[in-house]
Amino acid sequence: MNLKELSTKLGLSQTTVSRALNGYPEVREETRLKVQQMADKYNYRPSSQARRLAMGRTMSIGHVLTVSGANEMVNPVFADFIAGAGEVYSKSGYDMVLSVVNDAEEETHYREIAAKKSVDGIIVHGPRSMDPRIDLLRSVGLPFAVHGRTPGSEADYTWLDVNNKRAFQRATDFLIDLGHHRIALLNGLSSLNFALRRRQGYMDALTSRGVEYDDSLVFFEEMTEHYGYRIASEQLAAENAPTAFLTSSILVAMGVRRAVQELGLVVGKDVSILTHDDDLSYMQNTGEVPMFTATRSSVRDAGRKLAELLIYNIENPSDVPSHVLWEAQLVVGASTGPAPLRAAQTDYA
Amino acid sequence: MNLKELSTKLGLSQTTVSRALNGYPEVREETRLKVQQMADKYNYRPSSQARRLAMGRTMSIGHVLTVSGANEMVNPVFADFIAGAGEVYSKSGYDMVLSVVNDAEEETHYREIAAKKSVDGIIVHGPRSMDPRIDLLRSVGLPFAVHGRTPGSEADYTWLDVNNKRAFQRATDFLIDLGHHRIALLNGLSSLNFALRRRQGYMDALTSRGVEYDDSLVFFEEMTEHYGYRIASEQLAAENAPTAFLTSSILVAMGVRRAVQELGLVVGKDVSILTHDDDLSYMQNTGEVPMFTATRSSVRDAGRKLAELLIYNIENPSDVPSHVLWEAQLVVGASTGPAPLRAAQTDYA
DNA sequence: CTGAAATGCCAAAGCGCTTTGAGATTGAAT
DNA sequence: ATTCAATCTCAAAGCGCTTTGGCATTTCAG
Repeated sequence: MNLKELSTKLGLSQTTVSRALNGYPEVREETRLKVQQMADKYNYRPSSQARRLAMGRTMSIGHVLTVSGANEMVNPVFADFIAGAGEVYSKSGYDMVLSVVNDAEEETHYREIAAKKSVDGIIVHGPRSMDPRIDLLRSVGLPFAVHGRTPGSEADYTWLDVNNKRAFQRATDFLIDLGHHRIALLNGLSSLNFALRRRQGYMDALTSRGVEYDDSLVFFEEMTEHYGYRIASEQLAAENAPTAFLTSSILVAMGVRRAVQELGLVVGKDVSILTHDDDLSYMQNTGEVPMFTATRSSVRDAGRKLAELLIYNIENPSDVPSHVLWEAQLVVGASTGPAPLRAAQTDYA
Repeated sequence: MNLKELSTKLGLSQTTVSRALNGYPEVREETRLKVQQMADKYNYRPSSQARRLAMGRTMSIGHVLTVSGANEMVNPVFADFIAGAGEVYSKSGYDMVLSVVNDAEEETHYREIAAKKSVDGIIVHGPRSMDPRIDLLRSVGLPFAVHGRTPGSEADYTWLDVNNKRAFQRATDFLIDLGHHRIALLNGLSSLNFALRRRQGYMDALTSRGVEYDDSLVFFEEMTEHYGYRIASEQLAAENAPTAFLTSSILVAMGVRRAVQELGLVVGKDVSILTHDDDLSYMQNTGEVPMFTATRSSVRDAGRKLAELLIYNIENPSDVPSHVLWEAQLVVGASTGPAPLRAAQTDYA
């Protein structure tokens, strides 16, 4: 059933039927009702393709899932973000179009999207320091919103970010308060801007508390379980081992915990773990006492909020961009405790 | 730049330019080259909306991410599946359009998609026993492919599944061989068809080996880390505790491990864990000795393969549906070992 | 009762592409 | 020179919708 058929069936013009269905005021309520009924009866839906072409808007928003590196990692955080954003799109009548590209082809792909104009806006994930995508999108005039941010032109585009620096500073402070001085930082890839901010927070805390910064305790890798396990195993076997681990994702923290437990040590006693927690639905770190002490910020909520911001930008193109900075909660769980004496002695020898 | 502008710039008709660009034989090679160059120069891309309307094909494929239950879980497996499928779509020129709906609205949403005809095909995730979506899609004639399968009209549609029954039968057998008799099964939600097949495999193994089936050892829940932890904690504290846990996902297995270790027991010695492993990129269960003994089958590969099958179906509508059944690998890792005597004694007392 | 404003509806243009059916040109065969 | 097929190109129709501009008809103030 298309518009033409529907309107002849009603004995009305396409114009009137279209207007009735789309809630325009030029049509009598009585007529609108009749149209609506007939439309329901035949389960009529306007073809989205035709609609898009006619309106010049696609009513869809692009997300690009970048699979990174040789082993083509796909970040589980992405799923929860998407879920949040998708919820909002459904409510607002937008479609989400997702493309998967290898990181090598990422820039080309963005250029392609921009040229095809097949979406009304786009969400940029995982901004790097000096991210070419941002300039690219701005130059072609495609609305976009960034999950995270990257220094430079921050003020000119819409973004939502967690205050990563502050979160990791507080986390580090918390560990120092407990007497930890050798704190390993298991960060995400250094190409990602948030990883740099997190390290900055970590360093700031160390500095302001007079704790020595040791470069050999800081790692930047893809945030897998295995990464946590491997580094923790190595570090705990080394001389002058760290007494605490600060990790960038709950998966990494799980890996650390595995290593700790495998060595017969007790988490929260012999070794403390503090992690950032994206509040992923399948890895809830909750309960009366959460398993990990964590800086928590829901990536699902971030998806929702950022989707709203982008839609707002699309529908109000002349408005100024918004900037949202969320503070992470510091949640105390079972994975942290006072630094064992052994370590304190070693440090103050 | 649109087709009209490009063709006047070239002094050719739109027809010729379109044909040149789309590789039709009616245009001289020399002309085609000129057209191609001009198109490149102005970075021309045909508008996908116009193209879709004209061709009657959307060149896009729908996926529906169903968030389930009150806490709106989103399965991490989804991300890897999507990544696999998306790769294929990119190569084949299709877009993926993803919608996120609550499970209560799922059926309505499928109906909506079918009516709007905004995709050329759709992938059905997580089929239930007696899934209404399948009949719905068939009745409206929208091509689809199912990840998993559901009994009944299996033969009539394209699906790709892991031989879940066989995998869990082998897994159970493996544990029985090691002397385990009290094996807890931490399954996924019973509404999902694969969970039933897995239980069947588990039961078949028990039966054929003369091991008593104990209903109180079988659980059906959303496959979270916390689920594994909670059940394992309870079970290990109970009298006549299981000596082995068979879990439906690596996340659940991690939860079980946490519980085991928290009780001061050793995984692979005091308690064995065997899990299904979807080979998720951020939770690799690999290495010389993988951390878990597992039935492994890559969900990423499944995404790739199923996308190919669906595209084939779309482009060859008269062909018969394909059915692909993959066997899971049984990979021996560090999480299994002979049943401890304690248990054997208890059982054979 | 009249003129203006508001209301309710319509025909037709246009969104940017693909595709049909036909015309023009070329080259080879008669 | 004439015919025919093959090759290249084009104008125009159509995909299914929204939207513009206008035409009747009704309503209402003066």
